[in-house]
Amino acid sequence: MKSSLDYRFFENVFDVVRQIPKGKVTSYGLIAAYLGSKQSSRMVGWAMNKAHGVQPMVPAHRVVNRNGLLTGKHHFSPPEAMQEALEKEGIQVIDDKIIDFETHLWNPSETLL
DNA sequence: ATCCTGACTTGAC
DNA sequence: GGTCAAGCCAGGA
Repeated sequence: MKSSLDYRFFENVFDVVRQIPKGKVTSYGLIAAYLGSKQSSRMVGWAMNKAHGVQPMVPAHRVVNRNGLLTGKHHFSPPEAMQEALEKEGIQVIDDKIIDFETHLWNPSETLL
């Protein structure tokens, strides 16, 4: 039986992502940095992969890479859903990239501390 | 136990 | 300023 402690990494990631305010976005690196290892940004994205079908639903569409590019949109179903969700929250997305990314950027290290 | 993969990031050329 | 390669942690085969 895998306890929460065994998946604390994923739970941490999910928890942070779920705390992302509507209309805001963040990057894998920031989440990873908040967890303690900015180098493990890959783990964050990988956790998102497992977040597919997890409840409560994880707003993975609010998580993009540090360039504000919707790198993970291809993992959505359909991929366009990610961009639509962002636009629905008031975020402009052109060519799979977020406009004014820094403006919508939400830093967990500064908000959650 | 070993090797490979993965929704990233940063540094170097 | 764009492209290539290396680093990183954790899980699956």
